[in-house]
Amino acid sequence: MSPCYTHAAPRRDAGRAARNPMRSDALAETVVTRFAPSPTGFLHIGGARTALFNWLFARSLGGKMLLRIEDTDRARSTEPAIAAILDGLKWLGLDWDGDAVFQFARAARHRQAVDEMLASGRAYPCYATPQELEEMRSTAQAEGRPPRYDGRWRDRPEADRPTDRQPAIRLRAPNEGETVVDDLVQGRVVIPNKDLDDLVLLRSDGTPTYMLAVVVDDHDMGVTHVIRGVDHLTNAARQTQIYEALGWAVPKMGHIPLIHGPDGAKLSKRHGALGVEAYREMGYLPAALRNYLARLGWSHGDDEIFSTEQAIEWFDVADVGRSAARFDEAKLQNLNGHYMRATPDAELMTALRAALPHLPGGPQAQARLDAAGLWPAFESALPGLKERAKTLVELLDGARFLLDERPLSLEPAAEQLLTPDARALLAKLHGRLAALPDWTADGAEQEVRALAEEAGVKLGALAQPLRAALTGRKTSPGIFDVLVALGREESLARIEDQAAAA
RNA sequence: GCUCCCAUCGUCUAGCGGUCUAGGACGUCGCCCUCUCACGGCGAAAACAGGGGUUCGAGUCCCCUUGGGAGCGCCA
Repeated sequence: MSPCYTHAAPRRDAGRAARNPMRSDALAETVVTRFAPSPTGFLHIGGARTALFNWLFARSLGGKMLLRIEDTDRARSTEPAIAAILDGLKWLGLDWDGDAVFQFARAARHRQAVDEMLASGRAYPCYATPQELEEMRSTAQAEGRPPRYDGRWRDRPEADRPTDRQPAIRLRAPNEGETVVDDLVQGRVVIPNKDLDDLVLLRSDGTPTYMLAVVVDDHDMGVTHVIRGVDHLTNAARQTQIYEALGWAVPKMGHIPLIHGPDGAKLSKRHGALGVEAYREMGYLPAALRNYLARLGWSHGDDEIFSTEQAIEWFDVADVGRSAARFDEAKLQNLNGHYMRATPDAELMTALRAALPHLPGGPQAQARLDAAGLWPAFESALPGLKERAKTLVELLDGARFLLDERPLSLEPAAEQLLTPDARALLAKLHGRLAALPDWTADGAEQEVRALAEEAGVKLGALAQPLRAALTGRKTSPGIFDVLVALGREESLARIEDQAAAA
């Protein structure tokens, strides 16, 4: 361990040191990270980013990322939550090495570690009742002291131990000095030991606490790097004490900043603390979300859009910033738009089919597409559609003209386009288009332009009414592409629906 | 209350003592392109929280203030 760093410098050194070696020499023990969500809800967007960073870090160093489900809170852990988390990770494209470890199943091992500490005197039984603890807290609060356990059973002789109840087991934490966390992201963080009390390792019912379980599991799983949210920073100090009591090496730790809502406040359900599945439902592409999340708090110079491969190549925890970032959906949308446009049609089509069951109105759209055999039409319209959509939801919305059946209901704005003059023009256009030998965008364009010229109107004066007739809206992909996607018969029929009777 | 962390345009950020009259991206506002909407192109407005130091020189280092955040459970 380096003795004393300045604040800023060590982060980079730590990152560098961790970065290169592995490919070459022995210094390079394989990096093992882990993502350890507690299954009390869906995969939160912040958790997803934590998973991403762990994943990028491990992959960038040729290491492994493990998955551990922290299900020791039996009351709040649920099967659906576990499923949602695994599903969320898979959707985001984050895979893990080996099988997921379930923490609760390891309770016996956790107890065994406590026995060791009991035997070495690094832990002791505490018989304080919940009421006593509550009193301790309230009097401490009243006297303006931090609410902490006062250590009343720390040095009590065995003879004093009551026999009518089971004790909790507490760590005999050092009273003096300080505990140092050499954090990969936060730098050197020093916590005075007097502010850390004797935490509970084993509850009086014999079940292990989170603090204990995390240490034992990380150790047993061979975790070399713990990357998690800063909300665990104080825990890092407490856990360090447990590692020391157990005589184990402390893994490297990196505490990444939290994500805040758009208003700068803590992320909550009201503003953006959504599960990743919500982003799937909003029509975001996993690759875009990955890119966005990676860019939130981490940077590689001015690079904004990069592939996952590049992120893996570039990622370094040392480059993760220390301040919290706000979640900006407008930027995510823009980024997603980039990905939509950049995704080859066939691939986008696959992505859409996969997402359809999750999109609002998706199942119905799917049914209609299947029933009416409209998939080819959809594919034909896709290039024009994806250009205009920031999300798959918008893509689907843009394709509504394909799904809708005659007679079309017109939006008010479209209705306004269809003036008597316009309808008369449409009637003429109908005749011309009907006479077209081949139904192509170029052929249609020629006819439309020619008619506009003959009528002495600008192209828009004809194209817009045509759009209204064809799509029921005033905006759509290029109108000649729409004509092609709809096909001759349907197009002509829709035009006739709106044309002035001859 | 106590402990710890953070602080560059509205937002995400570049910046690791001189190249900063502070760069990029999103968003916003103009203009161009144009059959609409997008895309794209060009351009504009927009930031080093405040105050003290250190230094020949500070956005960059130190301290204080202010403002945010996190943690302080027999929850995880």
